[in-house]
Amino acid sequence: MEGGNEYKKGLWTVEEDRILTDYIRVHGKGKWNRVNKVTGLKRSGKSCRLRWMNYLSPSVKRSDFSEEEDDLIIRLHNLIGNRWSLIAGRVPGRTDNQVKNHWNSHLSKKLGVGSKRGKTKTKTYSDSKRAKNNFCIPSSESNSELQPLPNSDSNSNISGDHEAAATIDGFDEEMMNIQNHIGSKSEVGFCGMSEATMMSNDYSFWFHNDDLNPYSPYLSDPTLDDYYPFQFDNYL
DNA sequence: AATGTTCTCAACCGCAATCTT
DNA sequence: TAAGATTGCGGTTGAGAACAT
Repeated sequence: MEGGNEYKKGLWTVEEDRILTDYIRVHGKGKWNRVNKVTGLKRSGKSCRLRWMNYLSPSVKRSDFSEEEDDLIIRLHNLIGNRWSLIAGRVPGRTDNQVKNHWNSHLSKKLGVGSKRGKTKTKTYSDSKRAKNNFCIPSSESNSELQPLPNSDSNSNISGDHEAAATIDGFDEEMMNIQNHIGSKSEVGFCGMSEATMMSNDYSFWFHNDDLNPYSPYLSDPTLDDYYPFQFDNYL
């Protein structure tokens, strides 16, 4: 039970981060609502989970987004829209929140998609703000927990070679080609997925990196590539 | 230098799905 | 099976740094 005003809100301090990190080191992830009971931390379980998942976890990449990442996000967004968690699952080391923020503050403008919150201004964000205010900066930039997408997986046709992938400019045309190609499969929807599957939470189709996929173990379950290896990842 | 504006990002909120008892 | 607890998601907000005047 998470009562109303017994929990602190707002930015996390270095000390709070340390407490949460220590807790997870001992007890592991999950059971977020136990954190405040065990540690006395005045944060809700929800807040603890968010802090860990989006910031403290060593698998979270803190560096600026690369051109390749931008490209990947744009393609995925074209495919599936604002499914930030799904998109993040395809961008190693990035969280749904990061992807969402990056899209809203950079990519949507880059693509000329209207933003409801003002005009473009290029700025590289640093941790200076947090440092200045004694809020936490991750102790490590390490991504040691990260594993690359299994591009070399023989079952997968994911192309790590972006040269082989579609260009952004040609995306629409190529999407038409895909849809024309699979259109003859009248019983299936986009990318060979049934409407039911697309609208369901069976996300196993979308992931390869099991570390980033809380829903399904790709090693044992079929992936999208197993069904339509050429129709999806060639365009990522 | 002071003040106002813009922008980015972390964090919150509400809701739905899933899990546990 | 039902009800409560927990988790996860996408939309949104607000603090404060960066920039403009």
